Amino acid sequence: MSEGRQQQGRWDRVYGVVRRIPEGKVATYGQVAELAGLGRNARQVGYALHALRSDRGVPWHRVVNARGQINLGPLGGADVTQRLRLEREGVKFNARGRIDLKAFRWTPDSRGKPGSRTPRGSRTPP
DNA sequence: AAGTTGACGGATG
DNA sequence: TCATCCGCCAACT
Repeated sequence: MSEGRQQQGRWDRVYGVVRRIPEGKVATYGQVAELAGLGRNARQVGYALHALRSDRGVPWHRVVNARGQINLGPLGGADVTQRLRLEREGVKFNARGRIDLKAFRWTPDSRGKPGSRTPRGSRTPP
């Protein structure tokens, strides 16, 4: 398998990563972008999810911004749907509507261990 | 074909 | 904590 590019768009890769997010966990756009191989282009991730327009089996509701907050506009009530789904999966929201990423941030490394998370500021060395 | 946009991240003020 | 600016890159018009 050499060429893995689907003409559907590179976003399909994003969907694949989002699909890996387990229940009760959330991932940030930047995280998904990195896992999808988009680098730090988190914008494309958000745009990709928006392009979904429907679930398509992709738990887009498990993707939140780096602040652990939902960014969707109140229109359409998509943001409410997202929060409802997350709460249903066990994700707790702060009084301000924020998620404690410290406890709910998903790590593909199966690091579901509280207290141990990747320290921020450490970029990928060349 | 070219320009604009955008479910963002991160740094700075 | 919040507000504002810049940057990245593909999709969209």
